[in-house]
Amino acid sequence: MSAITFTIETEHGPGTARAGVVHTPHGSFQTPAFCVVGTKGTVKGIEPADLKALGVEVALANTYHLFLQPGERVVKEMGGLHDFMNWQGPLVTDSGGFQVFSLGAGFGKKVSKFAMPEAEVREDTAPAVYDAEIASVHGRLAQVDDEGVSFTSHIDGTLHRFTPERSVEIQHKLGADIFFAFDECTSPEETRDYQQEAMDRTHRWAERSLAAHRTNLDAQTKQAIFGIVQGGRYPDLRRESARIIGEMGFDGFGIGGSFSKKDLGEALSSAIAPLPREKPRHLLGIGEPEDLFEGVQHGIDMFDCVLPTRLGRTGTLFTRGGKIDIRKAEYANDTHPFSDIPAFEGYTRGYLNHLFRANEMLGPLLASMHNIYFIQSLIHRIRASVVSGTFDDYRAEFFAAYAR
RNA sequence: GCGUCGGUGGCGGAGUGGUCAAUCGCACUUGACUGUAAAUCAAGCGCCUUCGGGCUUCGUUGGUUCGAAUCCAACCCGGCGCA
Repeated sequence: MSAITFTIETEHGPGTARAGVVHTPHGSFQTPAFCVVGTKGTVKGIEPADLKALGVEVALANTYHLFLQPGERVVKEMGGLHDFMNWQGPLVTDSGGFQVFSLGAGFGKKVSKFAMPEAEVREDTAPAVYDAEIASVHGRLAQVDDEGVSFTSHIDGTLHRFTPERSVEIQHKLGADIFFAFDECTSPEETRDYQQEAMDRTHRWAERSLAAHRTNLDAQTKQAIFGIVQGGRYPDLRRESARIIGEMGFDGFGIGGSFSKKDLGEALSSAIAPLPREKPRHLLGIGEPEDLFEGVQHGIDMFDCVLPTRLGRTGTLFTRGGKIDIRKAEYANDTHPFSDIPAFEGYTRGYLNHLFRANEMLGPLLASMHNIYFIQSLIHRIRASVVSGTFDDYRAEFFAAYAR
């Protein structure tokens, strides 16, 4: 029924750390897994072969970005996203829901009353609900209504519209092994009333996404669909969201939203408890080392995060002692190797410092690779500790050295 | 030697009587980055500060003026042209 299978290898009880394997049409990956992010069909600066060498098993790309450029039709004609980006391993696509948040939706209560009747909701070319005046006043590119989201392209300003059905259609064309239902990601700043409203909307969108997926039998044999749990920082809403999404028959689940650090643990336990144990859980967009431990502890199976590449590209390296900014003057004459990657043995911190200061492209690339390797090694060790029952010990050992 | 143009904060380079401690870029310092509008962005960058402000700066010295980086004179230094 599902295009993927999830095998749990180790699990000590509900809502606790577990280890397993996800099998997809493009190979399998071990869980807990860290998906490296390649938003536009490329992990910025890194070749797929290098990703493999760094320990990457699964990558995540973005529907919103690929829809805008080059367009899902091009990707499909080029053989689907795997062939297009020359990555033959497991692939995940995010639905574009997060862009609704990051491009500035959430102020759209005002526009929800302008919601279009379903019959009039057209494809991306019919952004009928979009109110450019409101958007420009708020400096925002996207507006939510009950049917979907209207937005202007950040690339060329053209107007588009996503609905759950449209997002699924695009993701079918992209062809990732796992894709997410279209959701609304809210800001933790929003009121409880709005969190509830957005959550209810996300649930309706989840039903519609699932229904749209069920109409495409071919896609169902090749792609799995994950539903997304929302609810902001309110444990009762999280539980309700997880219960409702959990009963819908998705192949797995994403836990979405943007929460403050201190809410993470509670949000996770509320969101995970009601979910069916046998299906994988993906914590969306999370990736600091402390968050990986926190997620795994509560039973998260998958993560994705831009942090290794973004931080690497901008000069911050993960190290056993914590993060360091390699551009700082103090590293200019540092003869220590900057990375544990065996193939990088001859590269010193001083050299990397120079590459960044001189604005040489090799700097961001080496740093990105290092950070990917660091996080992949970390998640592999975490997994090993779960399997051997020494998770708590490993966590303590890690943070004895790592400064948060 | 004569003529001419020019000497501004680490560098480049604005500014040609008050709104100038002096636009801007670079360099430098610090900070941020969690489903990537990010190889990006923000702040600082003469000295002191009880953060109100105070003090010393625009080659040097002297002058004009209520007031000068801006006008005048001499000198020092540099480019170019002519000898």
